[in-house]
Amino acid sequence: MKTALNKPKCTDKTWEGRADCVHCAIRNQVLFADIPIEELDHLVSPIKNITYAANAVIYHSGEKSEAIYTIRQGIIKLVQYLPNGSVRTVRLLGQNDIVGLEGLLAQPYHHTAITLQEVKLCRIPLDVISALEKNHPELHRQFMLRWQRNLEVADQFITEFSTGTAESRIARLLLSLGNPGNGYCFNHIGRDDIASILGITTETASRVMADLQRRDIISCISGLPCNCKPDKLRLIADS
Amino acid sequence: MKTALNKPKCTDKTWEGRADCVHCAIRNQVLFADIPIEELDHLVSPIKNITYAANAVIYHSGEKSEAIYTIRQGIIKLVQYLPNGSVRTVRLLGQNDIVGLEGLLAQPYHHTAITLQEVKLCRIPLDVISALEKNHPELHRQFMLRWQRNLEVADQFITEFSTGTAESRIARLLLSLGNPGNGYCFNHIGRDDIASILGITTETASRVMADLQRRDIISCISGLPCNCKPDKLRLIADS
DNA sequence: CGTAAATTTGAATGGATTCAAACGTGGTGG
DNA sequence: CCACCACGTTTGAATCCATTCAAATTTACG
Repeated sequence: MKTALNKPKCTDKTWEGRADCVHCAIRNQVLFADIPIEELDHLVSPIKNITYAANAVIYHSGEKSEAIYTIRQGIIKLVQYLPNGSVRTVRLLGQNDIVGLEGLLAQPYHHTAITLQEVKLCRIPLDVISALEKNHPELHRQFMLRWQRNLEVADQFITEFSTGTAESRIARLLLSLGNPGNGYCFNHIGRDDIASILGITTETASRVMADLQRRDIISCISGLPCNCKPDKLRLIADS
Repeated sequence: MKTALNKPKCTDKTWEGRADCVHCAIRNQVLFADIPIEELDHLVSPIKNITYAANAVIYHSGEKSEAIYTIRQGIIKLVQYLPNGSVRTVRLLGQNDIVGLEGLLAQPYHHTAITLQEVKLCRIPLDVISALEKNHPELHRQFMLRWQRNLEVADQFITEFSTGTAESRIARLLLSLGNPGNGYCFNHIGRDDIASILGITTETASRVMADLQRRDIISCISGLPCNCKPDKLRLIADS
């Protein structure tokens, strides 16, 4: 749950983490605009680079919004609580995604944002946005792109993660979590996380995962990313 | 499936349908800005007011986007087709909602948009938007509001329409379709529409609906809106 | 090393699906 | 005006799948 604050920012060319900022909405606009570097640095200085541990809460549902967050590394889940007390994960967001967009409309946060793994993100206070967008209306296009991206993830949750048998849903989730550049291997994910993403019970999630391992379709060694056979998963996903 | 084109536009003060435009993103911006009325009329003239019959297709998934649509009356469903051939409804949108927002980002439509009932809407070509947004960056805020609204509906589909028993889901759907100002009465909806919204089969949708009528929780007479007991539906929804 | 947490497994139950058939209703043509 | 067809809806029975509740097992961590 503990968090660490880092000094380096995206305007600092010597910062090694800067490569991750290539797709950042703010930086793209900022660097492409003709703002004097001093002013820029001044504007961006309230932006904090933060590292969260796994299972850390970034903000709570209903809380007054004071910042938006761009994810530099790791995966964040947005969860909502139902009237009957159960929780449902409505979105998984990763690198270059923005969480807390509703803050741009001065609305309280609609979800509770929780990290799945260790997560590095940039916290951008809403006043920084207001200041920037005055002189840079092009920034809006970036926000629309991220909003659209959020919508697409939501659609994925409906069509892929809430439709079909538990086995199909899990196969689709694992493929979606997997790294295409590395045989679709994916990081360990808790059984109750799987359950709240797919709208099934923890026991069912466990049964299916255990079964996939027995059938040698996935293989997980503690601590390491899980390997899988993507073609077999694809077959199960589309059945 | 046939459609009718109407001449009247939101800049025409004598048009009786104009009252519906009070919340229109375009008109709000337009009327609050200091554009000469001639220029305004010229800009808005490509906007067509269209009436679609029930079950009419407004656009297809994958199609190049050329317009966005604001709904003046009626309900539209956005559906996606899964690899295995089945369809899933991912959104229901109604009055003052915008469909086809992805067009603003020059992306092809991501869904097929189909009317549930007779629908009246305004078709706004994308060039009209480009022309307007040049001088009126405030328009972006309106788009963000509609984007956010789309997201909230998507979240509703995940938490309310894809979670719990078939009976709970149907109760939540009927309450959501109902008119709060009129005892939550709702218009007739096909059993397979219910099925594709809730991710259940047509037979299950029919069974539950028939059962609710037998238990006198809803009562539907052909052609007329259905009456219901909202408190009993609420009880079922939250169980 | 020992305890708490996460995962796995079992058996019984309940709910949704599948496939099939029957029913009702609106519309068309004889 | 009636017969008939098409389509949406309803119902039944068997099967399948996920849930529930309980217990055993493994893993993580102080």
